[in-house]
Amino acid sequence: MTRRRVSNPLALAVLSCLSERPMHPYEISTTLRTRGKEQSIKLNYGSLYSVVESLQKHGLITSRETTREGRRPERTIYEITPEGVSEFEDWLAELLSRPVRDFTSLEAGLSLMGGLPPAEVTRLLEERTVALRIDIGAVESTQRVVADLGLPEIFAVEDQFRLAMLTAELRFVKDLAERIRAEKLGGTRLWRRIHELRGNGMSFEQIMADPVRHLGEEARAFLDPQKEDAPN
Amino acid sequence: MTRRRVSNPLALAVLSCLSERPMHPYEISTTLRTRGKEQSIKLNYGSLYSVVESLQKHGLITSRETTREGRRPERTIYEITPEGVSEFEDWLAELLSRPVRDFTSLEAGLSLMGGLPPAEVTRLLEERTVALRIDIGAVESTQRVVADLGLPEIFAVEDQFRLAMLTAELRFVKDLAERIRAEKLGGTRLWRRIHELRGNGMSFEQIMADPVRHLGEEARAFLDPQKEDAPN
DNA sequence: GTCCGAATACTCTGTTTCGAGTAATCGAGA
DNA sequence: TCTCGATTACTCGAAACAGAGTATTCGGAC
Repeated sequence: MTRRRVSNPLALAVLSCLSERPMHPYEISTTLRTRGKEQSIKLNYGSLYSVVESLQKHGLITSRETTREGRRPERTIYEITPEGVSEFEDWLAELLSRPVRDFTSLEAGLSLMGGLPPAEVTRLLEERTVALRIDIGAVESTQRVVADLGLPEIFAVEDQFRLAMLTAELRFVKDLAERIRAEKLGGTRLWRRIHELRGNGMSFEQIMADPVRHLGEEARAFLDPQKEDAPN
Repeated sequence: MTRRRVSNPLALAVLSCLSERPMHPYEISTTLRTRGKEQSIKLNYGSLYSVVESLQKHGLITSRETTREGRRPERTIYEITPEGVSEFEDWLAELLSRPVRDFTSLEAGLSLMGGLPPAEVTRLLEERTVALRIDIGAVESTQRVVADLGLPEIFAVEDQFRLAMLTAELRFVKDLAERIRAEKLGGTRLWRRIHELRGNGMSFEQIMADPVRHLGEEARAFLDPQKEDAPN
């Protein structure tokens, strides 16, 4: 059992919409879209309909009526139940108050970056800073649009958050690229040397069989405890 | 077709391990675990075995031999293919150089926070700051351990990144809680008023039927363009 | 009037993912 | 020597997800 009966965040968005008024699924999707929530919560049709069904199965929403206009497909209108309301509030409270491990793609990349040579990693990170500046510019301009229209800030807090995160990421990435380039990041020399040797046809296993010989004194950290220790 | 034949980041981690030397799946899992990569890349057995199978199906790895010791289950040892190597390098390069939209849970929460009254949101966010400080302390102490053991920094860049992100999040959350509390966040009064009215039994629809009347002049933004506009 | 593209409102099917379950072996302590 | 919990090494079925596909209708241009 995964803590929540329905765990997809899209379900929370559905509950949020239905706590305003009853709607049919497609209307939920357009509502979320026009409010820009699909920027913050992944929305696709397949998931939407199965999430709605699952919410119904668990008694968090109920179908109120099924109408059809002309020969259009049927629209089933759903409304939230009292249990749905408390699930919504409880879930939202948890999301806001409890940090959880989100696996971001950059973190995955950084944790394996040893697989590429340092010179290439700096180049790639610098490429990233360019893209990040563009993304930041885009978020800033939507912020400006919101301000100009006189819309209250609360409707765009998630963008303010995104902006804060993107800015922090840019700062980190820029700094990291510089540290690698200047060999100020501990272990960079080792890292470069390993890739040079592999480029000359030596295998990782051969290098690690006698690291100090192939990589120099710096590599002594590799054999201290009991031979094998954290390469990548 | 989803860009990559196998899209789970765990597959990248598998390729990373196998580009050092051939291993069997369980060994991959323990390797990733002892190196602390499961902090950055979600690892569970079910996914591991299906990802390995899928990598094999696409020719990125091949099974080299199947051994069995005593009556233990068989162990199939896999090795990476040349196509696997280039997929690994290409994928890693993409991860490092191209920002992608990761949907974080806090962003989802913030985008729907209008569903709870402002006073509660500030309380929850302040609760979060406490938890964040603890998380930050934990990462800092692992960083210190790495430094004390004399291990090169590269083996823990992902933690440095995590630290940067957590710190930025803390700053943002702390500031946001203060802004709401001080009503410096545009729209806070409106937001509180809506929850007061709903607490007195008025429905969201009734409020929105004549927002200016129920909420005051500030609510004029709600009806300007064509009646309906971004509530939550 | 009609043609075409956009919008409406889903449905369907093949993957992926999850995580509990299983079954054997090893090692430390009683 | 026996036992019991940890470790090794996976397997399996149910649930969730993705996103292409379908069928209808609407509105504007020509």
